[in-house]
Parts: sequence; structure tokens; C-alpha cells
Amino acid sequence: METRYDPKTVEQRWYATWEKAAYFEPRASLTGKTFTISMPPPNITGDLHMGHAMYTLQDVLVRWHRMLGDAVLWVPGTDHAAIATQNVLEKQLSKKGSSKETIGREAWDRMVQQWYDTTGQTILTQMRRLGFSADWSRNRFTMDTDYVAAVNAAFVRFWKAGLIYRGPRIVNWCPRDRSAISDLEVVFVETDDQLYYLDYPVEGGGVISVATARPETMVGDTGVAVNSKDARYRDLVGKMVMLPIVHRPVPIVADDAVEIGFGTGAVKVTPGHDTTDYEIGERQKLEVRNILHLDGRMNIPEVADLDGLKVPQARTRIVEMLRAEGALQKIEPYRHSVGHCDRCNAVIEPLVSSQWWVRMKPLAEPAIRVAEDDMLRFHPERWREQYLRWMRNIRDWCISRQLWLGHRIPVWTCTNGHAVAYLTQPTDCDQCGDSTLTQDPDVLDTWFSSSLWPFATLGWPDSTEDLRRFYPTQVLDTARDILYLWVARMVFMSLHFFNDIPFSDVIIHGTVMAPDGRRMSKSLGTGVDPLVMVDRYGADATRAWCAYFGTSGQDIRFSEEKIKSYQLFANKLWNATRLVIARLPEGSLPIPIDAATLEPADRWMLGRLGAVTRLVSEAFARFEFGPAIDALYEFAWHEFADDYLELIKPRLQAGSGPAETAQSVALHVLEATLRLLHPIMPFVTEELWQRIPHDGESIMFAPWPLPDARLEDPVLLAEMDHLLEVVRAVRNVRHAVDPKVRRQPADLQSPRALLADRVGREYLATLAQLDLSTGLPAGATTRVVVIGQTTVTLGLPSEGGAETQRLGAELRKKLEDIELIQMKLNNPDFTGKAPAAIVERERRRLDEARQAAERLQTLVDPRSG
RNA sequence: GGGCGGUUAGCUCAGCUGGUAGAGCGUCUGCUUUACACGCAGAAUGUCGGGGGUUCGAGUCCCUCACCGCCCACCA
Repeated sequence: METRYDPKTVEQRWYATWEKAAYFEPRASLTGKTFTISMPPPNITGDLHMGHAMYTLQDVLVRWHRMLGDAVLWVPGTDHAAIATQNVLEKQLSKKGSSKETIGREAWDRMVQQWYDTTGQTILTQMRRLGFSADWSRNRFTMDTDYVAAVNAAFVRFWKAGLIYRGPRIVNWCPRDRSAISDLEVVFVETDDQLYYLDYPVEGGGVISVATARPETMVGDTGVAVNSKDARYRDLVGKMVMLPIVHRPVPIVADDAVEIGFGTGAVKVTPGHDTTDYEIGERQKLEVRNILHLDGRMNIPEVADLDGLKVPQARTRIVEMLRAEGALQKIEPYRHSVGHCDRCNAVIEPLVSSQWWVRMKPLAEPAIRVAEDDMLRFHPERWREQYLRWMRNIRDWCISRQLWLGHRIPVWTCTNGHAVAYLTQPTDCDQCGDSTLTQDPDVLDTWFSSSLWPFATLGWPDSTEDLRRFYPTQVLDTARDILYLWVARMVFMSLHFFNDIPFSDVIIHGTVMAPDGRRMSKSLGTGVDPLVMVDRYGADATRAWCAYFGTSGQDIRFSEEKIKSYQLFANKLWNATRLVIARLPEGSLPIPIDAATLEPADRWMLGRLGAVTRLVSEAFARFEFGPAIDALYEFAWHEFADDYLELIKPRLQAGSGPAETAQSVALHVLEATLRLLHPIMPFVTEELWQRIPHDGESIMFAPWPLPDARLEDPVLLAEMDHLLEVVRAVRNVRHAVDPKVRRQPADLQSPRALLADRVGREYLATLAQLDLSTGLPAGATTRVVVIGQTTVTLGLPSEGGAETQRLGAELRKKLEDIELIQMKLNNPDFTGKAPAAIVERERRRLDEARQAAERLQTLVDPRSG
């Protein structure tokens, strides 16, 4: 074996082996249970980024459950991401001076198909490099024929249940995409703007002042609203005002949506272009006037000067006109949020348009209940409240988009005007038999189709074997930004179609930020390519980083050094394995451990393994991977390699008798540790596991280790701690006296090796009197070191220097501690009110501190001992 | 406007039901000891964002302020 672990070839080789052997496909369950995760489908346009690397958490879970013996299925796939993809393709066309309108629908569809065919698999191929054990044979795409059928089925069932309606309502209109978008796809950006105060003349004399950030919409005003409790305006309610410029009379109405304290307390109402105003208009029966074309330009034929202008120009022009009419009172600087399109960043223009809607109240109700009843659990738990808040305040969902890409709405209208939803293209109208049918031109919101993901990927609406076997799923892991867009919607979809939740545990993993704390983004140049990390440090190291930070629930700054530390960890495992199998004939079978020949160090090690096994299993069950990897790192590196392997080295080299036990214990612990680590670091563990004696074809299906509480021995643990303390003290003294000391016997360089046989045969009791002063050069002085109950006699060549001073400082600190504890124990409030166990512990601490002080005294001034 | 999260060693982060602060990286010292220098053995480093309070005792509970980040809202 090489002295270094090289992830590259190992990863490639094992991944190919696993995939070829169909290891990622579900096997028969040994537990009677299944374990299913639907992978959040990445956008087909996207490149792999750190967000996807976080899916490592899902792989950890599925790999763990495979080892537990469950039938495991992790379903991968991709989403067509209608708006995003359309933007990409439109950009391509515009580069060539063309557009989708120019090439026409047919050519466009071909272009889309070609795009899907060529880019579809890239991101999934990249995921393989991270070792993801998803069942690629079940890969799904939201535009697959089967999936389209599921989308249509969902739509038709909603339709039949009366949950879908079409109607004109105010929507968020993106003038660039020329499509409606849902509330969730509007991002609000704080903008420095201006607030305009306009004076509208009131019928019978006087004016009423209104404040607005959008003066250009005044040409669409159909009312002025005041709060009914506002004494200032009470007498004006019911009167008419005359709009400037268009010279159209509109009524003053009372509506309590108006805040008395804001602006002037009077609001111009533009039901056609403002969500709030639309609602006021509905309540007050105000006329809805449209003043915009679908591309966002002014549609105001009665004012030739304005018609066809873009909004900013129209605003300037209207302000001039208002000023000329004396209707502009003042302008104030104003900061407020302006809605932008999530995808193309254009300013959203609310307008009234006929769209398809899903009635949300009946769907939300059960979705609220499952979270309240804790059937649906969130990790971290606080996301439950966020989910509930959204679900409780939900509004109807606008599911139609005026795009050229996506699932067409399966509604056909005949010449007699009968609109009906069909699963497939109908030949004649259900209602009148008319055979001239036209399909609705709109497509569905991407999230309508993706919210069917967990069951549509398993074959729904057909009752397939997969659906029966693997649905509902268990865990859904994703980033928080699609909690409402996707997670919440999957919940109510599943409750509607299955009367069951789609998954029982939702993990919201932290978002990876750039090292400087900014958002990771390609445009900012702050993105980190996970594949570059895989190239540099290996997939295992990259995964370990994700697992470490992923489930803390906190956003995390990217730290390459931490990934690197896991690369070194993999290397450590590699070398520890080299040592353990150095004297083992190739092809050896597992060696059973003979309990009768176990020595204290062996029992200590096995006990520690049991404790770590328990800790890791419990942490995994709580989805807390950070503490799990931490414990495994500490255990494998420091306890197993640094302590145990050093202790048994002499035995390993001896070759027989106790050597065999040491060998078999070391192998046993190593093998179990590899299994515990496998879900997080699959490659290096498989490679090493295959090189040591093992049972089975792959570590992927090796049984998950069970903790053996019988082996955990607190007394032994305390004794080992004591031993290691003795070792440390001896080293310190040596270091104090002469940092450069190196002499025969070499054992002082490696006191653990020196102590090993005492730990073994004579047990720790021999430590009571430990003489390390033999074999020293002439002129050595002798020191006696007391550590707890152990006396160590050391022979050392010269007196100490700087280190003795350090020990002096340590002694002073100890004396301070003693004083502090003393004070505490002298306080009757403490001894009277604190629990007895705590007081007892303080007493013990005091004793220990005194002993330590004594020891330090000896070291600082050898003559005093 | 409302809500949530964060503020702990130089950096990145852990710290469960309150009992005198931990890890990794970095820094410093020594060591090429035949598993590993991608290593080993040691060391140093924190008024736990500020201020109050509860308590025998607070990083941990309560109040309050500040800053950073996120989410929600009919911010005319």
C-alpha cells in the first residue's frame, strides 16, 4: 500500500462498481421497512453548486438505512424549470437576432426538446462524483410522458373537485416574461423613491390630498378612499372628486384598509394596478380600469401624450402635467419595497388578467393540521412555525403562466364555449359533442408539477408497485428557500390525493455562504464549485464537510481548510489500516476475538467503540450529522490510532499470544469504525474495508454496528485516562528539562509504547510505582513525579529552564483555583441550596486541585519533593 | 410594520434540561520514533456583542439595547 491515500482512482473505481452491481436499487428489506427519499429535482439549466452538494445529507441517510437493512430508494430526477429555461433559450435566440415569436411555436418546441436532451444529464452525472447512491435507473424528468400524464391527472382531479377556477383577478404581471407569476415569485427590493402628494378637487369646492409612489397610475384611478373613523374626511365620503388630466369624476369611499396615520389619510384607488386597491375596489364596488399593455407600456388611448410610453417616462410626463394643472402639492423622498420578477428581475406590474387559480383554503386546512399534530416534523423545529404561518395566511394560487415552455393546461374549449379539463386531447366536447376544440394556450406554474414529485416519480396516478411499496417517503431534505414554493405544496398535494403526508420529516439544511459571508452566486463570483473540491480533497472530504455543517440548521460560511482536514482524516484512516494489516497475510479471514485473552487496553478500546457506536446511531436518528462525524473523527484518529494502536504496537510486533488478540481487536475496531463512517465517507471506507478481513460483498450492505453496553467500563475508562495523564506528565517533565533531549532508551520518545506492556500484563496497578530512571547517562539527576496515586521516578540529565517557569505559572493558577473552590464551599448558601451531588463534586475538585498543586510544586522545585 | 436566526479563542464553528468554556484550522516549541511530516508529542489563546434581572451559581433562563442575516406583510 502506498503511504498516501489517493481518492481519485479509488472513487472512480468504486462508484463504477457500485452502479454496475445495481447497489443503488432497492433490495429486499431485512427489517420489513422501506426508506425512501425523493431528491429535490435540480433545474435542468443549472450547474452543480454547493447547494446540491448538501444533498450529501440525503445520501448519508439512505446509506445508513441500507446498512440497517431497510429496502432503500432514493429517487433522482430533474425539473424543467419553465421560466428559467425559457429565459436561457430566449437569450440564445436573441444573440442570433431572433426570437421565439420569429421562429414560431413548432421550431421553439424542437429547440426546447433538444435542450432537454443535451443538458438533462449533466448535473446528475456530476452528482455521481459526490458518491450519491440514488437509483439512477428510476431517474425522472418533469417533462417525461408519464410525468405529464400525472400532471394532467392532478389537474383534472382538482377540476372535478371544484378546486380550480379561471377568472380575472389582479395578478403579479412580469412585463418582460409577459406572464403572470405567483406571489412567491415576486421578490421585494428596498428602493429609494419619491412620494408624490396630489390634490384632487372635490365636488362642491376644496381639494383632497392623496399620497402615492406611483403617480402615473392616477389615470386609472376609480376612487379615493379614507378610513371610516377618520373625522377629517367623514363629511367627504360619498362626494365625487375630479381626476386631473383625464377629468373623470370618481367617488370618495370609506374603507378601513386605509391607515389614518399614513400620508394624508386619503388614498387614490387604482383597482386595475394595485393589489390593495383591487381589494378596496371589490368591497366598494369601484370600476376596474386597465391602463397598461402586457409589455408594461401605457395603454391610455384617451391621452395621446401618454399612450404607449413606458412607465418611467409616463411617470415623468404625468408629474409635469399634474404640476401644470396645479395638482401636484409636493414630492418627498421615500423608501419602500418594489416587487421584481424572481427570474428576470423586471419590475412587476400588478394588473387584472384572466388566469387559472387553485382554491387554497380547503387544501391548506389538512396541511395545517398535520403540522400542528406533529405528524409532519421539521428539523430544525422552528421551520414548523414558518410553514404554519404561510399555510394559515394562504391565498389562492395562480397556476397559469403565459409561457411557451411547460405543461400545457389540459383544458379544451369547444366552439360553443364549453371549457373542460381532459386527461388527454379530446376528440369532441364532453358537453355538446362539438369536435372543434382548442386547448388553453397557457402553461402551468412549474411548482404545480413539481409539487407532485414524491408520488408522480413513483408512477402515480397508476397504482404501480413502486408507489405501493415506497410511498409515502420518509425524509425530505432541502434548502429553506423552497419551503413554501415546494415543500408546503407537496404536503397539501399529497394530503389531497392520498390523504397522507408525502414524508414525515423535513430537514431544512443550512445555506452555504461565501467565505466572506455573502451569498454564493455566480454573478458575484462568490460561487464555489463542489467538483473542484472533490478534485482537490476527494469526495469523502467534501461530503464530510457537508455532513458536519448541514444539519446544524445554521447558515455556514464555506471553509476550504475544514474540507482539507477531512482529506487528512481519510489519509489517517488509510495509514492506520496499513499498520493494522501490516503483518496480516493477504486474504485473511476475520479473526474472532477471544474474550479470555483480552487485556485492559483491549477492553478499553472495545468499550470506547461501543460508546461511539451508540453516540453515532443516536445522532443519525436525530439527523444530527455534525456531532456524529466529530465523534468518529476524534475516536478514529485520537483514541484508536494515537492511543490504542500506539499501545498495542509492541504486541503487534511480537507476533503471537497477546499479539493475536491485539491484532483481532484492532481489526474488529477498525472494521466497525469504517462501517460507522461509511454513510458519510463511502469511498475510503469501502476501499479499506475491502482490504481488511470482512464479510460480504460491499460495505454498503454490511450491517450497521450495534453498541454493546457490556463492554463499556467506566472504571477502566477512568484508569486509562489516568494512564494517559501520567504519560503526559512524564513528557512534560522531560520537555521542561531539555526540549532537545533524545537519548537511549528511545522509549522516552514514545512513552505509550513504553507503558504498553505494563497496561497489558500487570495492569494499571503497576503505575503506582513507575521507575523510568534506568539506562540513563551518567550525571543524570533523579526526579520524583506524583500524579494522583502514581509516583514516577525519572532520571534526567539537567535542570529545566523556560518550561519550569511555565509550570510555575500553572501552579499559581492552581492555587487560585483552590482558593475559589474553597470560597464556594465556605458559602453556606451554596452548600445549603445546591444539590448534594454538585457540592460533592466541588469537594472532589478541591482534592484534585490540591494534589495537582502538590505535583506541580514538586516539578517546579525538585528538592521540595 | 411583524417574526425568526446569529453575535463564543486570530479564522470557521460546537456547547442537551443553568454547576468555574470545546473542536478543527492557524500560531508557538520539540521531534524524519520503519502506519502516516497529509505525521507525532506538547504549549499559548476567550470580561461567551453591551446593559440590567432571576439564582447559592448564567455562554446557557427573563428583560432591554446594538449590529449582521433571513422571512412575512394590502410600506398608499
